[in-house]
Amino acid sequence: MLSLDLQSRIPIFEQIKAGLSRLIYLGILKSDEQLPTVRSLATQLGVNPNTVQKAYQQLEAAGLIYSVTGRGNFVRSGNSQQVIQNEQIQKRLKEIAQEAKNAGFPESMAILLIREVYNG
Amino acid sequence: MLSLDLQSRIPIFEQIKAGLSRLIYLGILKSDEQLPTVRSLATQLGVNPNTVQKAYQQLEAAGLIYSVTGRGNFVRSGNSQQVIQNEQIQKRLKEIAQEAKNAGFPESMAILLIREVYNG
DNA sequence: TATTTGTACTATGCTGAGTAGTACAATTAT
DNA sequence: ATAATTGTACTACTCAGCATAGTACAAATA
Repeated sequence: MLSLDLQSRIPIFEQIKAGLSRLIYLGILKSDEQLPTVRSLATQLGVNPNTVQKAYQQLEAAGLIYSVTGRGNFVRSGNSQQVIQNEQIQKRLKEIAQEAKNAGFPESMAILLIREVYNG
Repeated sequence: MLSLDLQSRIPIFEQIKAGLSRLIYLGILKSDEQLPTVRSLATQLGVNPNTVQKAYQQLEAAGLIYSVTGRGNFVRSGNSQQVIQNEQIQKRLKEIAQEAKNAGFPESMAILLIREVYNG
C-alpha cells in the first residue's frame, strides 16, 4: 500500500502523510473507505505505532481523514473534485522534473524553487 | 548576497550550497570570480565558520568551485554552457509550482514528486 | 614579519525523529 | 457480560544530524 525510504531525510511520518494524501487525491482511497489501523499499518511498515498515529493526527487536522475511537480511520468525503485537476498537475510536474534531471539541474535547487513559490 | 531561513528544516549549509549554486548557474558569479571568504560569509550570515566551510567543501566536491589555501574560494569555469538552459527550466518549474499552489496541490506532494523523479 | 585564508581537528549542546512502554475510553466481536 | 480491537494520550529514552565554540597549522599575501 505504501513504501518508505528509511534512508531519506524526510521523516517517516511525513512520508506516510504524503503517501496517503496521494492515494486520497488520486481517488484510490475513496470517501468513507477505511484506512489501515494504526497498529496494523505500523506493523506492515515496520515502524512504531506512534509514528503512524502522528501521521494520522496531522491528516485529520488537514481535513483529509476522520477518526472514530474503537472503529478506525476513514477518508473524509469531498476531495473528489480536485482529483482530475491534480492528476494533470502531477503529470506536468513529473515531466519538467525529468527534464531538469536530464539537464543536470540539481535536485536541491528544484526543491528550493518549489519551496520558494509556496512560501513567498 | 545570500539570504537564510533559520526557521526552515533545510540545514543552513544546504541553503548556502543551494544559494551559491543558483548564483553560479545563473552566471551572477562568473568563472574564477572569488567567493566570500569562509570567515567573512560566516560573519555576514551570522553563522559559524564551520557551517560555511562545510558548504564550500561540498561545493568543491561537486565541482562547482575550487579552493586555494591562503587565497580563497573561486568559481570553477565550465558552467556557462548550462546557464541559458537552466534559466528556462527554472522559469517553467516556477510556473507549474505556482499553478500547483493555486490549485491547492500540497507542497509536500510536489516535493515528493520531484524526489521520486530524481531518485527512481 | 604579521595578517589573512583554507583546513582540520575535538568537544559540546540542541533539536527532532523515532522507539518503547503503559494506560484508558469507545467500539466491536464472541 | 466479556474479551478483543482501536484510537488516543501520556512519559521516558535513544539516536543522528546540525550547529556552535575553540584551537591549531600550512600556505599565501600584505
